[in-house]
Amino acid sequence: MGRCHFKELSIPMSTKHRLGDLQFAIMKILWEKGQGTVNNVHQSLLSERGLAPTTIATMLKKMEEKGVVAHDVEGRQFIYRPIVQEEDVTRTMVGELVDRLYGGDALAMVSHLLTERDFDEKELAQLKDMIKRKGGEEGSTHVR
Amino acid sequence: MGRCHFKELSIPMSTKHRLGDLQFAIMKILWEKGQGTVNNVHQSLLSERGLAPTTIATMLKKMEEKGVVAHDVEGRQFIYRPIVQEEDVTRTMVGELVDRLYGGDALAMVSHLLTERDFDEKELAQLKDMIKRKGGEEGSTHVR
DNA sequence: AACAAATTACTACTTTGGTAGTATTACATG
DNA sequence: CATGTAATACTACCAAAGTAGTAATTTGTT
Repeated sequence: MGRCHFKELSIPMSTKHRLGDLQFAIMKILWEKGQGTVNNVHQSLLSERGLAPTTIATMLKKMEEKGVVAHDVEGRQFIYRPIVQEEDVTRTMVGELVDRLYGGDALAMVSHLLTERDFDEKELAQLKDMIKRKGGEEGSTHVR
Repeated sequence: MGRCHFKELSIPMSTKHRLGDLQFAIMKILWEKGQGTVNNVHQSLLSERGLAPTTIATMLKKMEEKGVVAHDVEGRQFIYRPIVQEEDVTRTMVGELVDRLYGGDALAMVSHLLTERDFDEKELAQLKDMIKRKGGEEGSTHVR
């Protein structure tokens, strides 16, 4: 039905994976549902944020300019969908924080988490399990 | 002594613990050296960033308004010193990311780190050790 | 055809972080 | 005591994120 309106502006890749707070909240909804109209997003965020619908519309427009979402037209409304992947955004944002805070030392970040947040025994066991699993298949999987 | 405990307030508890990239870089120098003049900071950052001295001065001024640094006057120059603690800033920034990305689930963050970054055998062993130490009593050491 | 409701477009303003030129002040030294 | 210089103060941008009012448009319904 709708025609695709994806804009092809040359925007650096790195910027696309750095999202503000509201932008990230909007993306979470789009990732979860696969797509959504301004109204869908607005309704989903209304309880937590109480923003005007036009705020969401404006934000989505800016996000499209930035290249993180695109939209199709269906009838009179825009159906927005995510362009960037959740994993990419997550990886970038975590990576940047690790770089900034610990000079890229991910182990230091884990150590921080371990001492700063309180994990219970069950979680600790889960963690041990993860590490054990990781130990076996060292460097094998995960090609990007 | 009770550690600061305002966890999840909808309104950010302290904007003082959220720093931009340059601000954090400046703070790192002040934390490391204990204090510093505009010139000290400028020199320390010159190689990586190549900024004008006035840029550093302006930033430091803004940071003082924000309450993250303070200064004493010595002769004709300002000696800046950190007001906020590195651990507080780190904890806040990590905490906010964990909240945003994983809804506060620190274990999920660790899991991400574990699968996304490649730890070698030695690091995995270190990790196992940390977890083992954590299992017994609380308040153990933060290994870096 | 006309109107009401829904939806997007346009515009505008605020804050924060970043960057730096120019003006001013004060000090050290000749 | 004049003056060059080193330091801060002041001012002025820019960009990105956030917020939202108002205008314009589309469309479904009488």
